Parts: sequence; C-alpha cells; structure tokens
Amino acid sequence: MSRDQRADDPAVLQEALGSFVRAFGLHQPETTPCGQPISVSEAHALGELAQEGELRQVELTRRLRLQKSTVSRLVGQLSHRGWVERAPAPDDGRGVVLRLTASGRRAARNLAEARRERFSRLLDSIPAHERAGVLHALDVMVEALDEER
Amino acid sequence: MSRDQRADDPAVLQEALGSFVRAFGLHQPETTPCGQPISVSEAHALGELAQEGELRQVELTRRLRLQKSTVSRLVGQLSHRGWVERAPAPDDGRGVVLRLTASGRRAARNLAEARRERFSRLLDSIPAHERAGVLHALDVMVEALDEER
DNA sequence: GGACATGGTTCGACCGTACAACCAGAAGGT
DNA sequence: ACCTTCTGGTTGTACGGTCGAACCATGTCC
Repeated sequence: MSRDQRADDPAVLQEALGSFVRAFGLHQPETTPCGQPISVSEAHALGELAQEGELRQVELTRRLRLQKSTVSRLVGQLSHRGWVERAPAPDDGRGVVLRLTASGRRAARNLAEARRERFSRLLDSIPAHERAGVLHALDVMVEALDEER
Repeated sequence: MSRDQRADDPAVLQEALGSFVRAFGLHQPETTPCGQPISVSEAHALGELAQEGELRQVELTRRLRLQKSTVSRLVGQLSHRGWVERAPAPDDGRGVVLRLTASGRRAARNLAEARRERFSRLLDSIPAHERAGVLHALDVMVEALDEER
C-alpha cells in the first residue's frame, strides 16, 4: 500500500491515535502525566490562568471543554488550595473572574517546571529531525478538531 | 524565535499536546469519542481482541497499560455483555485466554465502522497534504513514549 | 414587563481506575 | 520433595472526575 493510500485510510489514523493515547497514559485523568499530585484538568486550568492572568469562568469552561458544573467544582478545589481567587465580574453581574494568587502562581511555575522536565525527556526521545514535524502535526490536528464541530 | 528553536522547547510541545488532548475530548473516558455507548478502554480491548483473535488476559493488561484488577473487571463487563469468552490457558494453569464471541465480533465490526465514520470526518478536516505527516508524527511519538520508559 | 438565554452553584449518580489483600499455579533453588 | 518467590487473576474498597438536572440570579430581546 502506498503512503498516500495509507494516509487516506481512517483506520490507520484511528490505530495511530489509539496507540498514542494509551502510550501517553491518558487513562486515569486524576494523575497528571508529569507525576504531580494534581489532576489533568486542574493542571490545564492552572496553565490557562497563568498564561492569561485573568479569566472569566465561562471562558475557562469553554477552553477546558467541560461542563460548567464541573468547572465550578474544579475552581472550588483550586480556591480551597489557595491557588485562585474568585471576584465578581465588573461588566456582568452573573460572571466570575478568576485570578491566580501568589501561591497559585508559584504552583503554576512548579507545575510548568515538572512538565518541562517530563516533556524534555519525551522530546529527547524524538529524533531531532522529527521534532518540528511532530509539533506541526499536533497543531494541524487541533485545527481539524476545531473545524469539525 | 526560529522554527528549530521552537521545536526544541518542551513548553511548546506541552502546549500543543495539551490543546490536542482537550480538543479530542479525552476527558470522560466512559464515552468513546465516536459516540458509541462503550468506554474507551472497552473499545480498545475489543479492538485488540478483534485483531488478535485470541489474547492472554495478562497480555491485554500490558497493551492497555492498566492494572490487572482493572482489566479483570473490564473483561468481566465484556463477558457479561456476551462479547468475550474466558477459557483456561492450555499451557499455564493460572492464565486466562480471551476470545470474542460471534456477537462480540459483530460489536467490534460496528465499533470499527463508527470509528471509521468519526475518523473519516476528522481526516477530511486535515488538509490532504498534511495527512501523511500527521500519521507519521503519531508513530514517532508512540515510539518516543515507548523508548522513554 | 414578560419570555428566554446565559453564567454559576449544588446535588445526585455513574463509572473507570488504583491499591491492597488474597488465592492458585509456576519456577527455581537446596 | 520442599520451601520460597514470582506471576496471573479476582475481589473488596476507596477515590475522584464528569455529567445531567434543578435551581437562582442576572442579562437580553421583543
């Protein structure tokens, strides 16, 4: 089978993606692949907040692709750890604005460091000449997934 | 920042991978991304069995990268649905050999079809000239993940 | 002002996973 | 033969993330 034929076969994509998902340990979402005592969703939330500075909760919900109820509880946990603060949104009486506390920023930095460690190892295992291609491919897939819906 | 520098930065890989994971809906492992009423792990198990014909339970555990207790229950569910049969291993008094029933093979076919549907759409959203690259990238990552441990 | 949509919270339930304890069979040494 | 250790499976227990529905408050549109 030629390379182009393979590339047009959904089953091949499925197989490739399936293997990847399992290899990366995306079962057990309650432990981050980086070995940190924090759930995958919490880690994502922390990352988004660290990057954005401030975020409306509804926006976080959208980015995390979770239900609002789930995010509410998630934010509650982060707040309980003293990592995020909730403030009423200035322009919308219903909304909540989220912001990292100082300790939250510290946690985010630690997490980023651990992640860096983890992904450094992964990146090291990818042949140098493949790296750019892999990153590009991930972008392409995210775009495709966004477009699809 | 040049492309090669980006390619060597773990944070970039992290970001790309993170987005992808969320975009693909890898939260809620109890529903397969294909919209079938079956968990991701069950789907994987079904796929492995359909492909191999027969499989030792311990081997399935290895491939799914789960705990043996989890797999034991998983197999129990599949058996309860009438999709797999357990038989004592001929060469090892402890072992269990798994095999799909007729109805299990049918379920696997249906699942594969639904998956095909789903991935066809995804594939359609990926520009044709990117497809081979994406598939290759996934292979590369799985290899890297395997090597790493 | 009334109907409907939107952002958040709380409650209840579901389900997949891990860990530990346990059992039975295999393997290897003395 | 026997004892120890290892390995494949099962069961009990607990944890935790996610969802859906019900509910409230606020915003929006006619």
